[in-house]
Amino acid sequence: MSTPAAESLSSDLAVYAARLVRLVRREHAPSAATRVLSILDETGPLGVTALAQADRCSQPTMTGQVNQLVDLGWVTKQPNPADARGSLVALTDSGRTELRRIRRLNAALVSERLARRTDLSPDDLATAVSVLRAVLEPSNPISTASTTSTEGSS
Amino acid sequence: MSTPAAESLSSDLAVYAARLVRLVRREHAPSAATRVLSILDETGPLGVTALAQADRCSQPTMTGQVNQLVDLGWVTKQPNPADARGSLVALTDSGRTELRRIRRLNAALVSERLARRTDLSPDDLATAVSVLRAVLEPSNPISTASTTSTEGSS
DNA sequence: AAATTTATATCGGAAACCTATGTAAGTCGA
DNA sequence: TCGACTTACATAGGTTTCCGATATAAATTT
Repeated sequence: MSTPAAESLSSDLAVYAARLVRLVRREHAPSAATRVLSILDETGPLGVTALAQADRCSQPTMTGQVNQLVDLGWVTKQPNPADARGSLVALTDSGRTELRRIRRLNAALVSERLARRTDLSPDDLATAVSVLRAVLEPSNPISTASTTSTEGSS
Repeated sequence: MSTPAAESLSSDLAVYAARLVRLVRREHAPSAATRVLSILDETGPLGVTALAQADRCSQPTMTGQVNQLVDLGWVTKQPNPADARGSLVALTDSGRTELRRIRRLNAALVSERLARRTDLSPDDLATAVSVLRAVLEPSNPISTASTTSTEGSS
């Protein structure tokens, strides 16, 4: 009824997201590091594997990313006191500063371009973010989710 | 009060877009080829440099992408009859089929996840797409328009 | 305590980019 | 018409970002 082109729209969301990522990357920030920093900012310290799942990349990839970020001084990697196998990756002040810098640039880029469109309100931006967030919601299978039954507790 | 967190939202748009791209890539489609195919589908045949600008990548990168797509049989590259320096890259039927396949997968992924959210309507999805499209609008500087070359003599 | 699972690291390699630079074809001014 | 740009594209060489396969060590299970 009101949504004859719903499938087309669903696909467009992914296509345009890809173009936005290229725009941002080219403009000011490599996306891989930013994704990791923002995940840590949202969730607090995580192990490497949990980070990889949150970013939907492989564990070796995340190991490499974390090492880079450690070298840059944006995160620390400490042994997890509760589990000697694991580590805990946490943002440093410097990392938080960097994340703030990227966010400012992101915001400038997006808001500047949106401002030229009088037909789109700030509420529409909020809606767009909600939609993206919904699609990414962790309640959806983060791929490789083998823990089917265990849920809810702790 | 209408937009206290506007800056935050603007930045989130980019961050979540990056995560969506990773989700899609991991799920079913490498994004680089998809971007090129969808640009050609929207604009019709283009030269390599024009394609690079539309995709906001460097010209050598696009040369490589196009070569790959030619090998896959998804596009053709023919000499431009109007300009012997240039070529014209065009979708093949096979390329259109592939694009349709990817779009179906994109759509399934997005709509399936959105469907679980009763608080988000199809209209909201349309709004999200509009916002992304607005940010990407070509009326905005497509970067690399660098031929200002104000350097040079006198 | 052996077998299994879990958390990371390492290795080797592929994909997707980039900058710098070369070449050939158009354009333009004197 | 001839040089001087400019434009379109290719190639070379390198970086970033990612992957699967595999090793190791700690926790867990049987």
